[in-house]
Amino acid sequence: MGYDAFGLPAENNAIKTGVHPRDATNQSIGAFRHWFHRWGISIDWSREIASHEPSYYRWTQWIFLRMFERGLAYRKEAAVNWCPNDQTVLANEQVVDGRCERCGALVEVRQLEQWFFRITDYADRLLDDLDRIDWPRHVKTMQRNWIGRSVGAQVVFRCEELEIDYPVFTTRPDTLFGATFFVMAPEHPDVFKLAAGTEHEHAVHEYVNKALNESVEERGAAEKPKTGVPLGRTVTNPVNGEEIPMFVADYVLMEYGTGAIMAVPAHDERDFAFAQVYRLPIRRVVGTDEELPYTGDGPIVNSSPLFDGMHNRRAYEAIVHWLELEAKGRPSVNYRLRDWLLSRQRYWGCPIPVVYCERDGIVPVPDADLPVALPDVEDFQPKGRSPLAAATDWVNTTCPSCGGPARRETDTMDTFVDSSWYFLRYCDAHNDQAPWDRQVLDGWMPVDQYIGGVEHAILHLMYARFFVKALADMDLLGVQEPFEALFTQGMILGPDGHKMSKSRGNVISPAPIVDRFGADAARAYVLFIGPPDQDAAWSDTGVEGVERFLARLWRLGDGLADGTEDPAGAVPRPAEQPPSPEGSGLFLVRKANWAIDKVTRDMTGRFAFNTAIAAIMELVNEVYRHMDADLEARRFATATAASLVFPFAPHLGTEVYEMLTGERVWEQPWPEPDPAMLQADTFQLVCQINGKVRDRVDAPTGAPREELERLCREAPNVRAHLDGHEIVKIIVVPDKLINLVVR
RNA sequence: GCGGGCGUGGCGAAAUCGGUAGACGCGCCGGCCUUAGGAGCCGGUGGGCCCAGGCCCUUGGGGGUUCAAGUCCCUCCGCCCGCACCA
Repeated sequence: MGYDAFGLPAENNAIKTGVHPRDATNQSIGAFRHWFHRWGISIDWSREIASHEPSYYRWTQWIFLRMFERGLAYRKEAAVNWCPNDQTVLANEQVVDGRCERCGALVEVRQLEQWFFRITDYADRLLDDLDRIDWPRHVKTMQRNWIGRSVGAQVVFRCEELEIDYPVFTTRPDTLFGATFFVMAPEHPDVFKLAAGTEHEHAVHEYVNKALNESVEERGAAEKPKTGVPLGRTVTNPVNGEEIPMFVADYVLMEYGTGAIMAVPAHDERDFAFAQVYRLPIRRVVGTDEELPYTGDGPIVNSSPLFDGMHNRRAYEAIVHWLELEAKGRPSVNYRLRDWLLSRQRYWGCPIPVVYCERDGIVPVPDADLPVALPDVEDFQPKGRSPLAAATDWVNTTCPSCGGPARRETDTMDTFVDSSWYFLRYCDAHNDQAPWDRQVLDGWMPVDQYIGGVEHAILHLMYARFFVKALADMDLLGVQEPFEALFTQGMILGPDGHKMSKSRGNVISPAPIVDRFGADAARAYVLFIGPPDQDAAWSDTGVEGVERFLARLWRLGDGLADGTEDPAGAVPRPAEQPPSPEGSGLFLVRKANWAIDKVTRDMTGRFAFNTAIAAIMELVNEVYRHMDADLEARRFATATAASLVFPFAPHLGTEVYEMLTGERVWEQPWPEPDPAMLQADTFQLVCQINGKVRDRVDAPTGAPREELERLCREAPNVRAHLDGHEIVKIIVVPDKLINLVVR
């Protein structure tokens, strides 16, 4: 068990109530412990950890320093996402539709110096290794889209007037001859320099200022009409020497590629839209008479005698090769993924272990001085800088390098840093010499089966993969992937089918549920409600049904144990397969063995807990329907149901099992089916004519084809349907069905 | 727009490899037990015919492959999720 304890919820609560986040967090942890115990959730408490404790975040800081040493943690000024409500910067991954993932406020863009993790160095490995892990396809797809690898070429366009080269990235070098203008992002550092002294200087300033003040949401709207202004300069198209006009336009993004593009309006929808607004020339270079813009394949036209007539896919290769020879371009790969912005201007997080020295600049805190403890402050209110800045005694320190005066970093880390390595700490939770012992880690890692909500698909699950790869490169661990297999479970929704929330008033809280139905019924119901990868609405009548089932099982056990059903029941005896059951008893023993097999396969193979529980219900129902069966068979079937139900309803499973057998179910091995009891000596032969079921007859298991045919032809309803028809073909599925094809 | 997923009774769902559609549970109907039943036990329950033996229809719509399709293929419709001016 572990608690991802740092973060905004505890801090915002502190701002509202004045309770220190540490106190509120520890209280919450106490409540979690209490409820885990009441629900009977059985886990290894000896490895309990919490990310807000110095014994944990000391090692978060230690890992940060290892990243820093290798240049994987660095500081840079960049256009970053700023949440005006939470008063902190956010990672790209935490901005959803232009809004703060946490509070929903419109995110602004600010130019700030911040700490980043160089996750982009790992883009290819994060992409490629997805093929090696057993994860749901949709999660892999989401990660692939997020990384957004594009293969293309970098091509240099030169502005002769200012003698500056502008490389651009394109995925379509085959359309280079169709470039009729050139566009730069408003954030491009050269925009003002280019416009200076031209007639457009004023307009460019106005346009750029307006663009920079737009929110992320406004700027990103896909259906927004294209806008831009000319820069009054030209660049030379390297493939044909043409001078094409330069523009600044907000549909070009500074963060992707080089912040400048070659525009090919005939073969790109965005460039086409822009060219229409500004009446710019549109020149087809691919295809024959398809409507423009045309983004498909076809022969190259209007380009150069070297390439005209060539299929554009081949021309792509040829043109890139030509660019390389001429030193005007080269193959290039671009990613949508950005570096992970990890600093936050908030209090309740892991302090970043560096100091700023006037003489030595950024100086890491030595390992021996870790942890850099989070100091207490009075005021948690965010003011655009970390509340830690107010702790002047803590901020002012000495430089570990020169001993001179220095200031501590006051930003804290994104909580996703804390959670990117907790599974490693579980392996060696109390190690106070190192984050973990490599030998111990090698024994446990990787995680065989990870379970979580799909909301982590690109946040936690990408960050944790990055951490493991970076740590593997430092030889600190021996695996490339943290989570071998992933299962994304659904959510229990409120009774109205909506996500539980206080504002909707549809929250089902655990206390009254456990009081009313018991922890066992509540747990078993949550698993019985449907497939675990699906969301499901809570229903009181549903849980009553499961409660009824558990009570039925309990009464069976009780009756057999107290002597009302079984006079010898007062003496518990181990659950054993009865040696030679007959009649109803044989039926029950077979049913019990069937249930063992079914439950085992459903649970382990595919997490189908709903059908596993249904199988135990069937077994219990059959015992009730066969009270005439001999006692041994009923005892065995009931004890088997108790041990199978134990993972879902541990308290009741334990009790029923112990009443009958005198043994503790968790000390017994998981039951195994007797293979001889998994198959009956007869089966119901399904008799089809032309694929329609016409009759069912009992047939001996393993009977030869000829005998099944005979039995089928003799079945009364089959005979009726065969009358006057000729059998042209007979399909036999052994021990299952027979299909007579007739004319 | 691109990518992924889903669509089965009144409801939650099952059908695991192309082989009996609707297991199990909820709800509903009936019976037993009971002073009583909001307890328990037993039975019924997709729709429509019916000579009571059966027959026809049915897995979002349409088409196809096959002896056989909820399952495979094509197509259309609807819903959900992710990404989205990424050059």
